[in-house]
Amino acid sequence: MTIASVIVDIPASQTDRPFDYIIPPKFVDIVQPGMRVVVPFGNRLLQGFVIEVKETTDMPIEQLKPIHSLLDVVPVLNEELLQLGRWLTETTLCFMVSAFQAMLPAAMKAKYEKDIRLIEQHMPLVHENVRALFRDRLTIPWSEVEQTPYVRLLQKEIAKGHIEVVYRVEEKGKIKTEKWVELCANDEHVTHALASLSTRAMKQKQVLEHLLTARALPLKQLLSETNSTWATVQTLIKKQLVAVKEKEIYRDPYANRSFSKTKPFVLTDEQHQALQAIGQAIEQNVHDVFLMYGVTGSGKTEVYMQAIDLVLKKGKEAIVLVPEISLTPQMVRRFKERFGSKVAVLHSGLSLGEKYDEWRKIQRKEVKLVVGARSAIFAPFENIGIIIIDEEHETSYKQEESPRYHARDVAIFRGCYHRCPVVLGSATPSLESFARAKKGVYKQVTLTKRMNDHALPPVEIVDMREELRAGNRSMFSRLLYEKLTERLQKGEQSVLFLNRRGYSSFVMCRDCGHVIQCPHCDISLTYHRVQQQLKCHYCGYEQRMSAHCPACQSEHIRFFGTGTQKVEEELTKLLPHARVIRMDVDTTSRKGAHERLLNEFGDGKADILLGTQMIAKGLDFANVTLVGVLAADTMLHVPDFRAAEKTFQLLTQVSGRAGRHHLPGEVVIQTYTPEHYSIQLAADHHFEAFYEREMMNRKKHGYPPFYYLTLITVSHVDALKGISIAEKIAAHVKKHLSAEAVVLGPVASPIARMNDRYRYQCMIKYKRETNLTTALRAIVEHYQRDMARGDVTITIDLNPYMMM
DNA sequence: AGCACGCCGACT
DNA sequence: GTCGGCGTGCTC
Repeated sequence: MTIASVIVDIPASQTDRPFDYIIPPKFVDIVQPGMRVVVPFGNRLLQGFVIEVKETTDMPIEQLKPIHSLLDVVPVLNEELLQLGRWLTETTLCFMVSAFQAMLPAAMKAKYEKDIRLIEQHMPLVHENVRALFRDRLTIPWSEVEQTPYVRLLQKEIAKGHIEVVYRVEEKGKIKTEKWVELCANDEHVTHALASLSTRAMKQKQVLEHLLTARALPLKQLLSETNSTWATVQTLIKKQLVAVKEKEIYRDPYANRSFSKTKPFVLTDEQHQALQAIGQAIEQNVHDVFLMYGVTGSGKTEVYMQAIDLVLKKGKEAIVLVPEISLTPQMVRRFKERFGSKVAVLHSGLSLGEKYDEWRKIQRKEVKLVVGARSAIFAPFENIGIIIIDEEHETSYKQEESPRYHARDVAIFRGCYHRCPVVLGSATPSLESFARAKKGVYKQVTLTKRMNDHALPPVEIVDMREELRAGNRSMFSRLLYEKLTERLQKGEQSVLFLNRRGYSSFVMCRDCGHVIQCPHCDISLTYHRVQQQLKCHYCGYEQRMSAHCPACQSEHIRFFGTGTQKVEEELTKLLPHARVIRMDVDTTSRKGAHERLLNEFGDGKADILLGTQMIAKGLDFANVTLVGVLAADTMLHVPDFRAAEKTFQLLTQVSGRAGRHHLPGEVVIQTYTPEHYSIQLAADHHFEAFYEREMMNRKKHGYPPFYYLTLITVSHVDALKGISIAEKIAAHVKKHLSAEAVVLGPVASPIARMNDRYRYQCMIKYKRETNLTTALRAIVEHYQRDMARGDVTITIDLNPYMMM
């Protein structure tokens, strides 16, 4: 008897274990670990992952059910990915299904449907309303039934056995197909048929002649080229001369784009040395982590590409991760131009189906290289020669839902498995990585020179408090205004950066100081000018902007803060002739809008590019000579121990946008805290000084990289119950950890209420705790029931990046 | 996650 | 007496 161990698609701790199924004879020899199957579970059908095929089981064999059907012919998870899944489960405390699903495109996730079917011989027995509902059909989708008042009634009929419930398991995404027409008779036969065609059958003749030269054609193309219709083809099918076949096709978002091939550039000495170090690891098949620390504009991408070349020459594959936000068309183009059709691209801008298609290209070995955001780290390659993580310090590499993995950790797991190098590149490495490089855990390669040999742009810090004192109440300092005007005169371009996070426009009453808050979350609402609405960025709550203060009825109610819209307005007042392109969530939400706006800017159709986070990276325009940061310190005041690090990284990143080519650039940073070291040192382009300074802080306060952190967040509709559970959890954790571990809290979360739920958190600081995961698992299991009921949610984040 | 099973209150 | 509430346990 062959038996399959299956992980079923229910993310709950009770079902987070293998269930055994009999492999029916027709599937024996086909079923392999890593395949998706449909299995009966209780009285319904579920998707599951086969993790093992075996001959024995601990269960009484008669209690095993057979596998219902197969979803794959070839495993979707290979041996390595199955191992990686187990590792993810252990290191992030997630459920096994969640780990497996995270490694696959969303299109492959199961969709569960339920139909009810009237059993024909019981037709006369059922209630007349039910019969009316069915009318001339035998099955009805349950979704339709739910809309009727007959749910009760139908349930009774189901109980009586007059109606049965049929479960269906489907996939979210579909494989796209195209109809192709081909000749199915031999040429002689066709020629013969052609000759005997009626003289009136002109269309048939044309189609056949066309096919004799082309052999096979997409139906659409054939019809248009011969100006015939589907009827003609149908006649030919009846005559058994042609056949129509469904052919799988890919949805290609870059279909009507051509990329001219580029050749590798000549490397600088530094780049050459970096490539040599990495190349040696590639040649010798050894796993090493390289930290490529290179100033902005030092040509890290060129080194990546030449290293990838080495890997491809060995017949191996490569993964390149870039932060979602910098996965711009510019970046993609560079890779497409160098590697042509060998590249698959994976990013959030693609549709479900497009991502699925890119994934299948990888699985079928039709591409050798994938460039993508975080989840591309799970690309199902089997012979990886290098993994590159660009902008390694970016926090978007950490997934904020379960499985809460960090792509860097996954990369290192896969690098070990494939015995290949992992390259972490950044101009501002994370403290964690830089510390490891200093300790020699990672190998450091350094690029100190910019490719164009220009020095980094000079940075001027403007104290906005001074501006205020001098009577300038606008959000543009006199210096920035002056420099913007200058660029306009010279016909050069400027980039203005506004950090929207934590500085979105909130609404406050000038008389009583009342700030309009979300009724469900402890957070102020954000003003959206276009729709004249106030929105909550956490729960989606919306309300109309009111004309009076809800607290004191005053009419002096205004929005504060600086959204990009507001900046744009002020900018057009200040510089009426400047052509401005604004890039933020509002203007780039439509597909392709991002690229269109950038192209316009690149073509010189605007003088100023104004934007948020999304313009901080990857932009490379020759004519940009001024970068302005409107409010450098907005990030500094968030309750996060990485606030200074993030500020430093962002300022460095943004500054790097200026003077990338022949024209020299300069940077203006506006701030209310000019004395802060992260701003000062970013202006000096002094990463290492920042590193030393920040490490002292981290050491003093017991934060990474000196300590590990785990964050436990408890949320409950009832504040008292929430805190009480959080206290119990803290006590439990304390009891099971060593004396060296520090358990802080519980305290109210920085966002104390979200979606009408009160939130408390506990922070654990530790160096080495062998019992940690066991103790944490016990918590999840203990509260499983309450979590399932939705009373309480407990999230455990090992190595958190979001402290809220 | 669903769903069955089982035990108590309020209705035909 | 039965219908239906939701607490508890199980799903190979």
